[in-house]
Amino acid sequence: MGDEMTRRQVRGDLTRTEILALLGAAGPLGRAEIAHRLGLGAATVTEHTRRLLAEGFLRELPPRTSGTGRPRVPLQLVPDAAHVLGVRIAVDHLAGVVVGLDGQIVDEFRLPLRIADAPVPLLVETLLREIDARRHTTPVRGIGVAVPGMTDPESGVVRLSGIMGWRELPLGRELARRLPVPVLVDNDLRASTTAELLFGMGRERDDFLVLGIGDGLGLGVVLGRSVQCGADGSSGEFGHLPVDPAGPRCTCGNRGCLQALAGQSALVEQARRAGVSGLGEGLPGLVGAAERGEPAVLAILAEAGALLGRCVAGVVNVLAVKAVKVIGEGHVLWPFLGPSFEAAAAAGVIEPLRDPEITVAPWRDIEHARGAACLLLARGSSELKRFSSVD
Amino acid sequence: MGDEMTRRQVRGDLTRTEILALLGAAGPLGRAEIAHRLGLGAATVTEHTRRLLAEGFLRELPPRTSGTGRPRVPLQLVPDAAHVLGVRIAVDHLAGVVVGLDGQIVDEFRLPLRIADAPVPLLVETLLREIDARRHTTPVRGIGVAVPGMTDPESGVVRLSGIMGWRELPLGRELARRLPVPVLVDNDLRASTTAELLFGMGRERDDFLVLGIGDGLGLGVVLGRSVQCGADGSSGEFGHLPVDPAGPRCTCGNRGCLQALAGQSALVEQARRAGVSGLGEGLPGLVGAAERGEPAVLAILAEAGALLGRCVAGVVNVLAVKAVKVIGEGHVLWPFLGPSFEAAAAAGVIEPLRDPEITVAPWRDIEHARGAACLLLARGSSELKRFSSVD
DNA sequence: CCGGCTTTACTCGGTGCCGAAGAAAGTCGC
DNA sequence: GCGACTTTCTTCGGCACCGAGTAAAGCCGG
Repeated sequence: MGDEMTRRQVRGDLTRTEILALLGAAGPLGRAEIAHRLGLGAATVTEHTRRLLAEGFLRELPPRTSGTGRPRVPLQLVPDAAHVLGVRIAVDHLAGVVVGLDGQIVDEFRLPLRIADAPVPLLVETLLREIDARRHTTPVRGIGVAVPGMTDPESGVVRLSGIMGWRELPLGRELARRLPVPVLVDNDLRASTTAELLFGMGRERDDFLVLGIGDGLGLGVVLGRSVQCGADGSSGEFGHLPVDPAGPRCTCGNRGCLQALAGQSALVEQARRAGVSGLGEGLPGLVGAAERGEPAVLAILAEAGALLGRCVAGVVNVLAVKAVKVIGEGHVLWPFLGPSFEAAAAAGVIEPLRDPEITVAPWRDIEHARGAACLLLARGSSELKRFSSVD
Repeated sequence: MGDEMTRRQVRGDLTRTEILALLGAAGPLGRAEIAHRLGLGAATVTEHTRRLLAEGFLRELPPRTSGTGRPRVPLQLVPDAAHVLGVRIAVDHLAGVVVGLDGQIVDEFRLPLRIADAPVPLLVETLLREIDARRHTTPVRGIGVAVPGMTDPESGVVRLSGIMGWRELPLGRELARRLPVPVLVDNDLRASTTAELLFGMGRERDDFLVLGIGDGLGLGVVLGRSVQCGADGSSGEFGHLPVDPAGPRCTCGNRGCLQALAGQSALVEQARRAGVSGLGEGLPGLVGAAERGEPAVLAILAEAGALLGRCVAGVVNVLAVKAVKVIGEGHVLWPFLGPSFEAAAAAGVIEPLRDPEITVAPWRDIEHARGAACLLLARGSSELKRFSSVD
């Protein structure tokens, strides 16, 4: 009961981060403008910016008069005042990025690497090498790790990752013990949801959903500007929404999970069974078939889109959230899923919430790595400050 | 953006209320025990209880030694230090209660009254009479109103109430203008969810769901000890979860809403169509038929239970909430809905969340009135203190 | 060019919360 | 019966946030 404590400890930092994120996204702003946009009091902004200036994360620009009144003093981000490394774990590779305070990617890498069997030593070795390589260019002050699977961000424990074959793996603790900078671990979709909160939809909205179409289906939930984690960080399991008790068996053991009906491999399987020829391997093959106008594939995708839309509409009805962002590998299917998704989502939502805003952005798996980096940024500047760069 | 302001203003009061609620539910406790149970710091409890003692809401009992250590000073609630009136609006009647600080009902009433056409004057007249009648016994310091329909608790506007035929009705403002005590208006299910947070499940859990089976189906969502309201207070529309696009038309205009498949009137209709004889009117008739062991009815109810269970499981998967409470008129159907509900809910939930705790409590519609009263209690003691009793 | 206006920024007092340190008030061992 | 130990409660300093009041710094109109 009462996580108020934790929340409060972190809140001040979060506010400073939001200031940094805002300046990163919207360019130099006066203090009054910051206060207005973030819904903070002017006094609060004065206080925080004082600290951020002292820490070197911000600089003041010459005053700029805007018509009448005292001129504002624009504050500008110093993006290179700190860099953070984010990695996304996948089955056969690691995707990594280095971002500045503004969340912009300044460097990226991709390493073919199967870490499932010995995650800790392989990650430690790799991360140390990457940190070291950047010692003189973009020194790293923190590391975020995005895991494909159910992960508790508080404890850093990977509860369950089917793809990686992990269960109750205390990744956060083990990495923190062996790396010279702070480490945060979270589920990949929630990491990207955090990025979205800081630098994406969160710019304009306090509440939104992030639908992740990847190996599985996930749903990130942001309510009141906070990313919901649920008990043990096990929220967001959208793929295992029970849809049809008579449906096909899912990897989780249940029958008729959403994922078993509209997940990527389910779609490929359906296409194959419908006798579609020339299906290459996996997702690209499916996209190819759809682009060729293969009617069976188009029908399958349209139906899957409608199903997804209905399920999202259900969540929208319950939580009264008006915006949804779609991310993940599967976004390449969106041209074919999208129309029926949007129709179903709009139709399935009660009238006052009608026409939820649905956004799809181009996506690379590097985005999850950026999300991982944003976990650090969301924890705030003081954490970054304490740990000076490695040398 | 940033409702932090509002949240903070209200938070202190909420904490005091939680202290009062805890003492109401668990009897006299020492300060250390309060701090522990509410997850607060000891300093905070000292501060708050000082105020509550000064305001007369609490009294100290003689110190009681418990083995070793300094004896604790138990603090006892003074339940009659303030009373709050709560009413639930229904189509053909008003249900009302007066509760003390501990949320216990000290008085109740039920008035046959159709207020749909002239809600403000009828409510004002009725409430003034009820306040006046209690002037010398249990003076009323605030009023909560529970509305069957989508209602924004912030503004007090009833967005949409199909049953009452209201739309964008600024009930809160109009009542506040005409009544001598503070008035809060909210959706009925959310009101009961608030009661549950203060005096029910919230005792042990920070996150839970409240499934309301009434005229419609609603879902109250509590995350991190706060009742989720969504944009414009329009959250919780569980009944309009789109389940079957080919299903029967719902009152909301869509097809195959959960409510159109498993709502009370849908169930009655299904039973009628199945040729069940001796169906009295509405709910009691259905219960009667089920109790007679009518196989068609039992099958219908079992299927509805399973459907409800699956839908709740979906929400549980997404939000990672482990406890569900079932309330509402429809609880009388629970003996027949329950088994399949529980099975479906357990089956539809991913393994780490397996076996969500499902609780059903006996229920009278007076509970919604109590929920309405709890809206006031949740807003805190200082609001009650400011407005002395009417005289 | 000097006071009024506007907008920006800062200061100050107040609230809610915390952790750490210290005071208080008992039991217990010797 | 006196110090040690334990538990409870309070005090204190500190952080995050706010609103209101004040200072600052430019424009503008007479």
